[in-house]
Amino acid sequence: MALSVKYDPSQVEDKWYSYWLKHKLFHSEPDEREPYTIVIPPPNVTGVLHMGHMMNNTLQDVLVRRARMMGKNACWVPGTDHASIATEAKVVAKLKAEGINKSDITREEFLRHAWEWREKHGGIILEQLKKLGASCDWDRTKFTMDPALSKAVINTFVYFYKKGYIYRGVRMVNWDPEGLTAVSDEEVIHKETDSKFYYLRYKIVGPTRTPDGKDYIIIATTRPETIMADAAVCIHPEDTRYDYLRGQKVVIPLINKEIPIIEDDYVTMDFGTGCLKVTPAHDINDYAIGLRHKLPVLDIIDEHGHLNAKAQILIGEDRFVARKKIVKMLEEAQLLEKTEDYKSQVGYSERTNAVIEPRLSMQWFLKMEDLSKEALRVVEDDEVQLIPDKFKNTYRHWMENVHDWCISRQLWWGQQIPAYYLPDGEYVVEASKEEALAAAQKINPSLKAEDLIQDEDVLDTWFSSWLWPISVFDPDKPGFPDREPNRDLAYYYPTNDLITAPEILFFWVARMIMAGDEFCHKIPFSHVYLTGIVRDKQGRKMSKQLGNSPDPIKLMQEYGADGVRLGMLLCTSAGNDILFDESQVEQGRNFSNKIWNAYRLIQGWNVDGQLESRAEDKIAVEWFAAKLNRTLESVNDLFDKFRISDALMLIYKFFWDDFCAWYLEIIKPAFVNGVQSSIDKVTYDKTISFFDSLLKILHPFMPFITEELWHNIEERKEGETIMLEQMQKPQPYSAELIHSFDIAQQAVVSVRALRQSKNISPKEPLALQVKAAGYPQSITPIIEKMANISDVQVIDSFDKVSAGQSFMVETIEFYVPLDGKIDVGEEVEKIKAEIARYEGFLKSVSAKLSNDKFVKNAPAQVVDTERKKMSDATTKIENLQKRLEMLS
RNA sequence: GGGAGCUUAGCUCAGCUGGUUUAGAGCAUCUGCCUUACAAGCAGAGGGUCACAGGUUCGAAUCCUGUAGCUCCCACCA
Repeated sequence: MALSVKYDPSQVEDKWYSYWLKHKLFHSEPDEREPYTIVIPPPNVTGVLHMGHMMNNTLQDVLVRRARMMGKNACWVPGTDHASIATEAKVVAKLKAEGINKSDITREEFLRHAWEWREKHGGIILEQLKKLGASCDWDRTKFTMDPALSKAVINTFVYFYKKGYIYRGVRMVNWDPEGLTAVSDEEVIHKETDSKFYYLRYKIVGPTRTPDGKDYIIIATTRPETIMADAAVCIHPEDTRYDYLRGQKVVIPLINKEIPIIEDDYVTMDFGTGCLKVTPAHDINDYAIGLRHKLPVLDIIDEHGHLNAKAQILIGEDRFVARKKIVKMLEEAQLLEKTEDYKSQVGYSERTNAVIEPRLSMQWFLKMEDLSKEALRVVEDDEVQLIPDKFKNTYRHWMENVHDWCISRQLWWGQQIPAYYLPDGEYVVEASKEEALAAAQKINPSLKAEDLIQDEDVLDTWFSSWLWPISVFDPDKPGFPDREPNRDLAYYYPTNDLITAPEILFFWVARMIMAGDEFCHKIPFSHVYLTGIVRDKQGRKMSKQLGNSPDPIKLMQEYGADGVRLGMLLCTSAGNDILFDESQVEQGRNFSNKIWNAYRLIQGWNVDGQLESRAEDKIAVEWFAAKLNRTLESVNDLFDKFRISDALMLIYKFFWDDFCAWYLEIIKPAFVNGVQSSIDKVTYDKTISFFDSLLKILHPFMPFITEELWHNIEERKEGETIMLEQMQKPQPYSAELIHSFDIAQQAVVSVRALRQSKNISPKEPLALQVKAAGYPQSITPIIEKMANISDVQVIDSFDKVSAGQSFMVETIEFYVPLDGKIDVGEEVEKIKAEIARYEGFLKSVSAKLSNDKFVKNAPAQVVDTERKKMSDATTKIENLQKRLEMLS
């Protein structure tokens, strides 16, 4: 069968993916082997594959495929996250486009639409992962809102409630007026925003006047639209400038409401005017001051961010419109002293980008204090290893300053909080309505089911994702620390490695550790590999708005999934951002093609069983075997350190340079008089076995092309796959052998460079002389073949020759006679320059060695190396000088 | 404002507890080649005061201090 000149991924990829699926090769069941488990960071069910997913999932697939080939029972559990805010927003938008308002339909109707939407669009991202070659156990696909997983969430809530960790309280929360929900501190992004500082006049009640005789004080604010909710004006207790104000009252501009002057050292004296308006309902700090001073709380902004009736003026206006209008009103009333430009940090909602409004509302919280202690310890003690470990600092900082977790969200899409209100406002928390009724009846026996009203809110999405490594295996476990784990959980948990993004280290990773510790008494994974953010060439984050993210599916169509995987991996070091550029993917495609053509070369050979191996073939085989073992060893080491891209680069060079450029070029049968000669069977079989080893090493990175070629090199039975082949274990090898081959390579490169500089065709055979001292004679056939040398003469000393060129490899001297092809003057200059270079080097080395302190203080080994350097350099200089004499 | 990290070739990055020739790789560049596997290729070459300034040391890209620039995280200065 003739193979095409270029590798065509489209002919191969779908074929093998369906083959893997058909034979259930990704599926795992507990058995006697050691498990290797990864749970996918569940992408949003609404999501579409982007470059970040590509990166993240390629890494996971590499680890899983490699574990499988290392003899482990590998299981990669896929699934999606219900992503309450993001999904609800999409469904709301879709309904709106159909003319339906969320507020006009019931919760049940809305959820029906949402589920319908999920059925239709929910699987897209998982289907896209298949194109990438992801070897997930699709039979285990989970969704965070699967009934069983939702049950786990409810049980967890009930468990922590009964443990006393969950409480309900009025809190100042970050309110998203567009999403109409509270969001956690972590979902608020502070951005420097241009705003204005307004200096307002608050009239003093009574006869008191300022030292310069004015009847008003000046207060600076960025939010003039909230003055109607002011409860006091605050000065610092030690601020003598305002002594006259103590115990006085001032009047809120426009609405003429009297409020007291209070004193609190929260106020910074040298900021603004030193007078702070206190608005407990609309500022987190003011709320705290209000609590200290028992100030009334007046909430004048509604859930949409509009002023309500309590504001008295500008009722119904949006907060930003109101700001503009009130400034105008203040100006007209001559109550605006001045305006300054000001840059301040404003909080924005991560999901909707709306300006966050601090708002008092009733929310559910989970106490974090106790949970976070153990989660911090396991990371400190490296029971969970963060890769790279620089994230330990950030992690510690967060865990030491952890706030209680606001777990309620004012949405419908998600797990509804299992709190049931009694008519009198009391509530019970139970896993089901039946249990809730029973509990309620203990309080009031006359209650009926219809008297109970369930809390409207749902739980934060992370409140389900933090159970993920447990609930995908045993959804009955969360909430029941003492219950026996089921078979899957007992076998697969704890998982091994988690691959995720640093930005969700706290949202997700820390909390999974907490849940794992609480319910399984074991931490859920031992390594957390944190990937960087995929950015474009200019370093900008890839985003839909910028349109700078390539479509991964198109990329895979153009360059092949293997090519894209390689392109991503080549530039990935843990924790560093990835500057993505299509040229990297091109490199990946080119490499696929190289592998393809290497195979084309081998499979085109005629094998002759009678033929003896040539000398160079034998050396090449021995050398490559040694190099293979060394590579296997290094690759193992790099994987242990999670240096995936280094491992890949090593393999890349091993294949391209060592295998193709050297090994294959050496053993390649000659082409004589238009006829391809044959290869001996021993060398051929060895070559096939090397190629087989290479395919296996490459398979975790490039699953498709390696499967294709693995089926080409031998007839395979239906269901057989390279995926389940065992990775070779490195054997001891001769470093000496590799070293002498290295000398041959350097000699060859020198001769080739000489040809290039002297314009001598590679086809023209040359002679080569080498001095016996230090020359490993076994490499002669390699040099002859690869440098096109007619005859390597090993001699004791060079004759005086008229013209030729010499070079050294280490301290071994080589000489190429080049009668009439060389300019003696030029050669002399060259040698002189080289002598000068070595002399400079010698000088620096001898400076070191003549320094007593160095000889005394440096370790003996280092001194020895320096001595060796000196003697080598001296030898080289001597050799060069002799050459010089011969030439003159 | 606090904390962490980064700055090495045109680009992306290695360089682990200071000593392995006068700093490496891949890509890109340049030169010569369409040589019966591959021009998505082959052969060869060039390219760096290791951000800057001090210090410690026999010895610094590597350790310390400061400066500049960049990035990220945290934070309520109205």
